[in-house]
Amino acid sequence: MDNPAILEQPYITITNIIWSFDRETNQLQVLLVKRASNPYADYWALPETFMRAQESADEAALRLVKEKIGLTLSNYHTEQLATFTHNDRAPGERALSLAYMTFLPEMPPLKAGYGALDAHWFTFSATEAGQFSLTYRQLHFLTATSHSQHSYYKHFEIARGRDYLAFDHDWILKVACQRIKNKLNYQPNILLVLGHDFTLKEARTVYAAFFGIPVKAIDNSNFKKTHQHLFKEVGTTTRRQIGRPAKLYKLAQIEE
Amino acid sequence: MDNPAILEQPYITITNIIWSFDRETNQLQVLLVKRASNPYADYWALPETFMRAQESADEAALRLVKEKIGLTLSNYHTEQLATFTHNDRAPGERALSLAYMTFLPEMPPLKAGYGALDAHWFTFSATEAGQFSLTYRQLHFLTATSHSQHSYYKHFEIARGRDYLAFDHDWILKVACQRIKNKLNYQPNILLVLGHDFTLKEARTVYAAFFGIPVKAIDNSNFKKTHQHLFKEVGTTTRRQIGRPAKLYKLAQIEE
DNA sequence: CTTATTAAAGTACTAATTACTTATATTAGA
DNA sequence: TCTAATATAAGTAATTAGTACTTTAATAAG
Repeated sequence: MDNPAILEQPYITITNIIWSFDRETNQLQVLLVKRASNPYADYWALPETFMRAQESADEAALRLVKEKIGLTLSNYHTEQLATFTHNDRAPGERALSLAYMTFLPEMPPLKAGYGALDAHWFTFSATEAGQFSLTYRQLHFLTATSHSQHSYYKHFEIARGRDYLAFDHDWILKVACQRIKNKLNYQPNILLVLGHDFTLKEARTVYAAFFGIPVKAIDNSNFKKTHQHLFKEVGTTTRRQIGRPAKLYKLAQIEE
Repeated sequence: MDNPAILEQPYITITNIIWSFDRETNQLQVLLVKRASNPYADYWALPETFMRAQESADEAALRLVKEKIGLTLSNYHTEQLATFTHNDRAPGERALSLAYMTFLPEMPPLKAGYGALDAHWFTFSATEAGQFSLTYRQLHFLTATSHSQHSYYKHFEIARGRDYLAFDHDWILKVACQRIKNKLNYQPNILLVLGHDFTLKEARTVYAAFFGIPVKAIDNSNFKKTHQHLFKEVGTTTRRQIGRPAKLYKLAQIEE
């Protein structure tokens, strides 16, 4: 094998797209951190870390999750997305990025962690054309002016196409979207953001988010017929709410 | 970002699964090299190289192709497969492997290249269960014994499950098979081994190889109906052969 | 007990897939 | 040149899967 002196050994970065689901708003969430240092200081970015000597990339990706949300979670699923290697993807340095995705079964509070000024869940929404946006709502309570006793939402919007995200992270997210959409009909691991089991409506909500259409646009009965082979009935929801209780399903995991 | 001293910077290896198609035997081919040095000296392996400072991984993968087959080819397609990072995948050292696949439109003669004692095209065949084997036929002409003026085939067979391939290359190949099979119904780039255009029968031959079934088991008429949206008619074959001439198709490339 | 609500279950229609048959374009040989 | 053999295109009927829509069932609230 050719073994040239490797003059500039690149940084090996693990980038993890951490997905979750907000059960109050029924919206998909992506974890972003505000970078503390250069390059791209103050930019929102996907969580990243350097790989350590004794760990595999998968372990490093999980370490990122633990760092941001603590060790309380036991139930998560991580899979590899792709590796990004273009030599101009980081300014002034050579950095490979091994990108992963983690699907969290809940939406825990966040810690900024090392190298980050801030960390937040951003609401993910896609358009029918395959574009997406990430929005972070910060609630502000005003004091005694015209908006007194009201609240308003301050929106930070990160749209693909503008370079609001650090590095090539908008591109990485686009690849992630495409991968998830492609797998929706044979291995919809994204549904793990719903936890161990889920109702068909919850599943349709996630699907609709990626197609950029309202949940209503996916018929429940037909969705069941076409996706039943992917799901396994595990009971009925015990949530006390108006209307007939929904059945619960889990993923009938397909081996890769 | 946390930046611990990276004590043991791992080797960054590019591994390329180079596919082609033998038009004489109508069989899929995979390029393997016999390793010259440790680890795994004398073992058959997928072609590998170290990434260089100024190139991206994609470029390194293409460099491997050029090294094995020369610069004569202009028409090839390379895509990323996955990255393999387990810390025990190479004995006594830490080596990441960024795995790629290249689909060559012909089956050119090979050069061993740096670090290799030998290089050969191995015939790929899969079973219905998803297993596969790689076989290399070396033609021997005997001299004046009982087999005089006859030839026989000496088979070197590399079966998955036995560790005949270096490193985790049998596993990498298994991942490759699965990926190709998954994409067969929406982005069958593997058909690029057939060149710019191909007949439906040739396409069915490639599909059949991955399903481990005979070509006859795939009905031409039905195959056309179900895959027509992936292909674009580009004319009729000019090859002089018995029977009605087949139409030629090319891939109607779907953007990823 | 009734109504509103939610989701499951069913139904009729349409599109896609499958198994099979027929038609067509070519070469080889009488 | 005519016929047989061959290879592939093209067509057909039956089945299966997918879609739009309707009905039934289970629950909470009043």
